[in-house]
Amino acid sequence: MSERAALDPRTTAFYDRSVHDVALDLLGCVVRHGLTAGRIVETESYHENEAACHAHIGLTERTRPLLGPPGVAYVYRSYGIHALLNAVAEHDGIGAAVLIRALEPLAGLPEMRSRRGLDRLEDLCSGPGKLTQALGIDVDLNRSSLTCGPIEIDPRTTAGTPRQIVTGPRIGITKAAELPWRFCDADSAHVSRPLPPAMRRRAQARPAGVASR
DNA sequence: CATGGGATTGACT
DNA sequence: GTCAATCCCATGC
Repeated sequence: MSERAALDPRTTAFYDRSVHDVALDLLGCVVRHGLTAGRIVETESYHENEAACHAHIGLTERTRPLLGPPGVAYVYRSYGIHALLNAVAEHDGIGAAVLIRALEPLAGLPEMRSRRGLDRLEDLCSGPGKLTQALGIDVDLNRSSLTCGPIEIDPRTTAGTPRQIVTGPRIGITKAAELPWRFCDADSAHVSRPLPPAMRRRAQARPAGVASR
């Protein structure tokens, strides 16, 4: 049962791999910013070879961080309102990133509640725009290092490792919507959208591994 | 330089 | 279920 030692998300080597592997391995890891921290329970992967990825159009001022070295934050403004946090992955020169879509709040709950203006734990970080607001992450942190801070990502603990991971189509996109590149901790109450009931049943029925759809 | 479209959220019917 | 808010950036005239 010798399991290969997991890569550490505090090293660039962690991000210098297939964006899908990075998306899966980020589940259970802990994002920290200032006093706040949360456990990643939902991710999506984006790659320049498909149309939903910003880097699909090639190198522009906006996509420069995506095409740059791995282990860097790509933070952009969505719908003019929200900041969305991504971890840049794959080799320098390849545009790929993991969107952090939801966290289980762990630390700095008063700050999170104050920034969100909401009390319920499930309302604090259960969406890509919500979690950046809760953690105080804005677009000024675009291009900042994830291995040196100010945003840090800690390895998952044994207890924090998802028991069951469920995959499905990505949320809120119109292009390349058929690709099953959304990854969720099946047991978490903090995902951005509830998993389809049929999928939940199937996920629970399975002993281990990744359920599809 | 004008325009249109979002990797969303919260309020409302 | 529908819909507006609001800004960045890519595209096209």
